[in-house]
Amino acid sequence: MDIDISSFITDFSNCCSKVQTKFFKKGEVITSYINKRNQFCILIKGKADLLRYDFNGNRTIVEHFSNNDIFGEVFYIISTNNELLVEAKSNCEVLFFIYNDIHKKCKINCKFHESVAEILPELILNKIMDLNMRIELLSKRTTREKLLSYFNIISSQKLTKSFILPFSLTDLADFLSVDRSAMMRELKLLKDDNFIKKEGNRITLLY
Amino acid sequence: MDIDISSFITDFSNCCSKVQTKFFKKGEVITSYINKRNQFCILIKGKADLLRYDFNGNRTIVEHFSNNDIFGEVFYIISTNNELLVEAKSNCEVLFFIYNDIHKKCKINCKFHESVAEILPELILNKIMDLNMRIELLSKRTTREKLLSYFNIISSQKLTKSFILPFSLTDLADFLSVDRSAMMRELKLLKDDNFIKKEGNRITLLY
DNA sequence: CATAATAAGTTGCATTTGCAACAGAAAAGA
DNA sequence: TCTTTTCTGTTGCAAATGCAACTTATTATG
Repeated sequence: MDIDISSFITDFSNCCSKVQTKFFKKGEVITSYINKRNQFCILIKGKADLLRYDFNGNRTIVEHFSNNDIFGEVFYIISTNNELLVEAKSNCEVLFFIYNDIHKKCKINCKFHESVAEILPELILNKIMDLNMRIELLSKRTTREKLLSYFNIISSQKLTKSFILPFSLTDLADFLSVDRSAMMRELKLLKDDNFIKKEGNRITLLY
Repeated sequence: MDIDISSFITDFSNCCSKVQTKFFKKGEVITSYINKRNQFCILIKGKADLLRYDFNGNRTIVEHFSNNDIFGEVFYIISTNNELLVEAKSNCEVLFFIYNDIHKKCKINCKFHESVAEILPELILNKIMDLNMRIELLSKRTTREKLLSYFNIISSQKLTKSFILPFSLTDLADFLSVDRSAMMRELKLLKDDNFIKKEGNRITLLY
């Protein structure tokens, strides 16, 4: 994605009134999915995670967001009884608006409709690709396969076989939906079997 | 989704030339994801599955499509080395077009741009909701949780606690990414623990 | 800088899951 | 209808995974 939204998104308070930008500090909750509000968010700057906690206390990192990623309640059916919340992993700048409004061009030709609404289709397509990648990972049968698939994705994104994980190992386990200690054990086995080299959070693929 | 696309989609060969409708018989391959062709499909009628076979011979039902569901290569990054293919589970009618073209309104005011292009945002939003539901299922840690989550979803969709599974049990296992015999065992345990009643492929929730 | 908090790394043990191999039931096809 | 194929249901055993508990690094924070 080559678009830098932040360069042309500054303040929409003069045009579409329901569009607003907010800032969050690391650790703060950006939004939680409770009611059906058709809320639509764009992460302009920073890193954030969509988290789910189940009754057993297990945390799942449902999605991991960075620049230009979109999220919000509008993407979720009522369904789930588990709490979903988006938490800032670093300082974040987030654009909020209501999805319903987006397609109706406002009378005044505002910046919002000129810029953001134009690129929405591309942002949405990217989101679908992310979700499909996520499904591919989660549908792998073993921890080993999940790890190797994930490493392959990172490797092909960064165009190198050696990279620092964008997650802590604790978070990676929650992202792959596996027990952390079991994952650590499997990482060691992958090292022993010469599939990977591992120095702290740097992984090098040996194949 | 209340829209019945089939009622106004018949033949686009007179307008946008690259838009076409095709028919498939049960068991036929509708498309396979190999090259990056920006192919975009709408399932007008029938049931179809997106399947992945890994090198161990495991089959995964990545997505399960019915009326108005969308799919195609445009939603996938190059990435995966596994073969992905969409197979008709019943006789199907499918609309094919290239996603790039969709936003450029053609000069002649064709039926395609009048109808399909208009409802695309809604179809896409539905797809994202489906994918999120899928991720929620797959990220459940145990077979029991996967089964119960799945049953809850079906139950709330059909507005009844008693329903016939839209999958064979074999397919359900491939959809939840678990071993079939292990799933059968867990189903029996759920029965023994009085969580469900099970008569063949009819499930009744007892809670 | 000292201290607290979080993350990495490890291990034994219990539980869950996958695998393989069946038999019987149901569905599809000739 | 008969035959073949697919699906359901079951089980023993091996392997993978989760859980709990702990130690050692590393990173925040006053």
